[in-house]
Amino acid sequence: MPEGHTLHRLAREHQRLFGGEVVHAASPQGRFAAGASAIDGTELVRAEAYGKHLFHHYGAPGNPSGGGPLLHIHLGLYGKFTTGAGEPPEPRGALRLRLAGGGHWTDLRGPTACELVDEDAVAALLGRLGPDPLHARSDPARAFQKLHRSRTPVAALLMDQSVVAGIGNVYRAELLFRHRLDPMRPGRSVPAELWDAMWADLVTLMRAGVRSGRIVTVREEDRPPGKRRLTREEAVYVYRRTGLPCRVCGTPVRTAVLVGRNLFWCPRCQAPE
DNA sequence: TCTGCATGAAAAA
DNA sequence: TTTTCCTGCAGAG
Repeated sequence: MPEGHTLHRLAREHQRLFGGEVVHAASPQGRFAAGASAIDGTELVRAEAYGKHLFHHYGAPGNPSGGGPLLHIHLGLYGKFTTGAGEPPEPRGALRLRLAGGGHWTDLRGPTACELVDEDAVAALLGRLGPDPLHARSDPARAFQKLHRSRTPVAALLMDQSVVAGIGNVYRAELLFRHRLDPMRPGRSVPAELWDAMWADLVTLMRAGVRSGRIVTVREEDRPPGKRRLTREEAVYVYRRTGLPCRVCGTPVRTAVLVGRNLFWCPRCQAPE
């Protein structure tokens, strides 16, 4: 679930449900007990996301300038928020953090990071991130500078959060397919015009992901006719479709491990030049 | 019921 | 390059 669109969607949801509310915070599991205790009784001033990182700015009740605890969350591979209205269910299992306020609650389980940080740590963290397609002021040229200087395969560079922040394994594979790009092509061989087109495409795809809460990359013309709700498999071109026919040319989709992650591509549509 | 895998990334080696 | 974190789910049995 968690690529950049998921975190931006969560930031919006948390802002909408808890922004301006005094929250009750607890860590039933105990692993974030001190942090939850610091947050408990403060007001959520702002929730925001950068790449795959989520931040909550808290402050004293009624003080819109914040200055209170700063919460940093990274979901990693398994992390998940479950949200609801009214009375929250009895805490079960490993519940890292429960927030409640304004008639809503949200539970966080299995995150890689759930910690209180200071402004310096946030600045350092953000300094390591490349431009985020979901931020309006992000500069794709910054990412291109990195691509342009590297012999590393473009498929590896796209997963590097210091090149582009927020891309994960699904968007990576799908973006390469949509631009008919050989995953092993060196970053430096990607022309500027192609990168501009890929960036624009990413912005569109990820914004749609924020709205819908899922990743859909298959164009209308490549979808099964007369079908409304796409299954997960039908929503993508190549991701996890190993051995299945390419939606465009019918060639079986291939898979290989690249920098520790499964990569999926069509050997014909994305053939080396 | 059991097993392996997964949309991530840091740390260890 | 491998291990670790530590959860949920699909598919096998």
